[in-house]
Amino acid sequence: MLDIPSKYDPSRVEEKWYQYWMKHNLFRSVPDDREPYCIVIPPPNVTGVLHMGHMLNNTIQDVLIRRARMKGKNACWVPGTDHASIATEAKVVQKLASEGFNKSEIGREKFLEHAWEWTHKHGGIILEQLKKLGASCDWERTCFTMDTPRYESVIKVFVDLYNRGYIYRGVRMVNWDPKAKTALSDEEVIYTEVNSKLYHVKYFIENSNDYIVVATTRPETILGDTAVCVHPDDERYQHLKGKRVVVPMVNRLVPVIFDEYVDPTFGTGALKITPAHDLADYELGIKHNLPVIDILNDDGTLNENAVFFVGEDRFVARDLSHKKLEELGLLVKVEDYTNKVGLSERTHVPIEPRLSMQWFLRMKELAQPALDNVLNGNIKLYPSKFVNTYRHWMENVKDWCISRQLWWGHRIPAYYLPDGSYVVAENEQQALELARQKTGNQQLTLADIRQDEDVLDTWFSSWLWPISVFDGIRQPGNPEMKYYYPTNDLVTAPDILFFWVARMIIAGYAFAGDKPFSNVYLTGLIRDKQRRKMSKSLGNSPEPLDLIAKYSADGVRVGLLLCSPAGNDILFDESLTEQGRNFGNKIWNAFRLVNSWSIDDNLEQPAYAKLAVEWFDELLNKTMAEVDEHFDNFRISDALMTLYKLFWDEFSSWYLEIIKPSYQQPIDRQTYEKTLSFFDILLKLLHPFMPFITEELWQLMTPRKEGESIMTQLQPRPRAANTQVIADFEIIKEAITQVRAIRKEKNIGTKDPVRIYVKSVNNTYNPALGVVLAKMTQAEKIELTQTKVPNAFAFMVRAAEFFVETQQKVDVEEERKKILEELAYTRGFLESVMKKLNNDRFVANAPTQVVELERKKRQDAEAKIAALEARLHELQ
RNA sequence: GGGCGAUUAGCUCAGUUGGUUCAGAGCACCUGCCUUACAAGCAGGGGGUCGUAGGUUCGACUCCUACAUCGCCCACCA
Repeated sequence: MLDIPSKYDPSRVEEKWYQYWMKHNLFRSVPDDREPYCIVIPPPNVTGVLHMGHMLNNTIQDVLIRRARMKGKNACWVPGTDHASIATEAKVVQKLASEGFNKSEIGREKFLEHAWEWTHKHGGIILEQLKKLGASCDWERTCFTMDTPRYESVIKVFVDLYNRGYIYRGVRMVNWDPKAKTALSDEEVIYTEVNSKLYHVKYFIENSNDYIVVATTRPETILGDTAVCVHPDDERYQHLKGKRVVVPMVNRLVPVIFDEYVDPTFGTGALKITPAHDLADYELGIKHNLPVIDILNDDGTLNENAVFFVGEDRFVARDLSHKKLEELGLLVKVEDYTNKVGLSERTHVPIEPRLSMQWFLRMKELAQPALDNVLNGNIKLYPSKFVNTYRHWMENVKDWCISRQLWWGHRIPAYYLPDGSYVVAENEQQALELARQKTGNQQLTLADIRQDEDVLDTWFSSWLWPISVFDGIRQPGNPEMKYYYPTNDLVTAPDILFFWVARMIIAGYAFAGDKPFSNVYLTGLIRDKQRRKMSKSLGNSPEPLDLIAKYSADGVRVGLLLCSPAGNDILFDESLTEQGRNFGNKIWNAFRLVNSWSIDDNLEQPAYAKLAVEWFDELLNKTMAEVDEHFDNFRISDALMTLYKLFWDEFSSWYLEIIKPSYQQPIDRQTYEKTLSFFDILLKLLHPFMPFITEELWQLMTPRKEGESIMTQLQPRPRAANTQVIADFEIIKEAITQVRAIRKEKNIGTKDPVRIYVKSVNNTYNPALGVVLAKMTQAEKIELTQTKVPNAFAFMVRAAEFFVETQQKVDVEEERKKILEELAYTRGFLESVMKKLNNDRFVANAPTQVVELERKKRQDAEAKIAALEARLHELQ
């Protein structure tokens, strides 16, 4: 017998076993003849730190991986990090700024050196943090989206898509982030309602004292106006056909144009047109052949084209315009107004629609198989409600702006020739060859070609992730690809469904000829109890490692999983992790109990223990099947809760209490070994959720060989359970509860003697189980009876009637009252059953087993009523 | 503005092709217990006319319609 403290101390245990698993290479996966099970991690930002979202996400992945491993599959969890170009670049810029440098001063090469240094310094911190959580990744496979194989894969794909005609370059209105000074994709823009002003401004008509009033939220862009537009049918403005108006402040003459785009009911029905700074205006400008006056620099300040406020920030210019218009007497009024403004996802500044030369990827055709294979169920989304969202997006997919005006990332492999044309190639040498072919000039040297300054959108590397981690782009059909691809499950948050999930599916079909994964499990977002998003500024996000230190990794894992049905937001509360920790302690103490018993080989197995073993064996099988079913449907919370109740309620509160020998008495070998084997199975079932404590106890249970681990043991497979055994036992449990309630209610101590008599109708009560009833109720005797039992407290479980005879006098009136209540209830029940059975349409239309069930209910109810009536009679 | 989803106990959620008096679970709550595995515990208990109003059906938490409230996604209304 081991000496074990009554409180579980996880701190040393967790560190110890993680080291052990690593030392014995137990997370390693290489192709073999087993069935593979593979998850590729959503790569966290290389310089990021672990937050609660990662914790949830990776706990779920680890549960799936560990379970698959214990189901005999070759489980492979591929870890890695993402270079996160804009986020990382922003951090490096910030760091340099704090040292007094700025990006453009030090130049591209030097900047990248700093960025790599930063990456090497901070990269991998987050992976170390994942280890604290217990993540069983195959760390030898760790990838980075900018390491050589991944870099070459990205470039190869770009060149390939270009050669196939999917990539083009063009001037477009893009979402411009003036802080990061880069274009953003539509998905990186978050529209937010803001309180702003609507300025009503006079535009005088040329050579006239008449004017037209235009409403705008951005008066500073007046400086770039090239027209005023009204609806062609608008009665108010018919006289303006062919007229010109004077742009305020700059006094430029611009035409009045007519277009149905304008909503005559909004504002004054007149719209100012600034083609350079609004997408709709830009399109109208093209349609009506308007000039484009770009008044903004790339950092959001005004340039010379603006004439006024040159060098001022756009928001300063807005105020200055306001004042100027007022001075000029051109401002009619200013209204409060709520509108939606697009903010950069990364820098949170308002984006600026901006004309610029960018690279685009044609999406429509590429997206088709990705749409089809989700709609036909070849790829499943959990929860399935996301299929609709996915379809909506994919059916309306727009071309993807893939260039970013950043330095940290994959530099676009386009090379410009002296004549301004360009070639696309995987490297400089190839580019030079192509350039020579194209120009026919063999004298061209590397100095004559210049690579595009921009880098690719981060997601342009992430979308290849499930393929590139197996090097399937550079070496299609390599053995690893053949074995692991398509992978099985992807676990991620729904906010990157389009950024990432959809694009991975597209890439899968485009570059690997198959889906990247079969199932997508979308977790919820973690919020606090008040449903607020977790954020640093609110200070409502707990530090994950602190939580682990306080509640153990197992506790945190359980806490997160207990409250996270798929797709629902998680309202995180520290008390959940407390519940997880308590569960660990419960398991610990159950082990302590079993460990404390001494075994007597001469002892025969008591009848109650034999019955309990038989019952729990069946229950275990039934529950294992339920857990499997939950997993098949990605109901991880339910799977855990099922095991939680199995361990806590059924195993600890019932099974152990039944077989438990009296204080300091030995236990028989048969029961002891059966109990240990149950414990062994329970630990294996719980291991995916609580890897550390289960390993610790499994190792304590019996001496193990060096290198042996619970994580590589097979979970037993469920067999069909004998449900009769379980049902019989449920009746005994219910009876025990009732007797305890009587003891409590009547203040009958556990030492006070009671005798129990049972009248069983329709074999409801299995008399063999009387020994269990006796042990758990401390009853002197249990006896079957057919006659009346005077002076006893009575209750019924189904059609079995139990009489508890004690030394206390029974209050006849009280008993009568109870019986009358139960009679009324049962009669009501019978009535509802009879209503159905007497209904010909019910008997004719309902399925036969439903009708049969009703007949059985009627039988039981009638038996019960008869018993109650008899009892009532006896009391008189 | 368009689309999707939700509304069940104080809280977070289950409720599986309409059929056990089926209204459930966990937590929280109430009562009694430091009973020699565990007070991070044990035993017992209370709690909801399933958002509202109609409809279909022998039968509705479950299907249909409208309304209310909330959430998410998409969209160039200045």
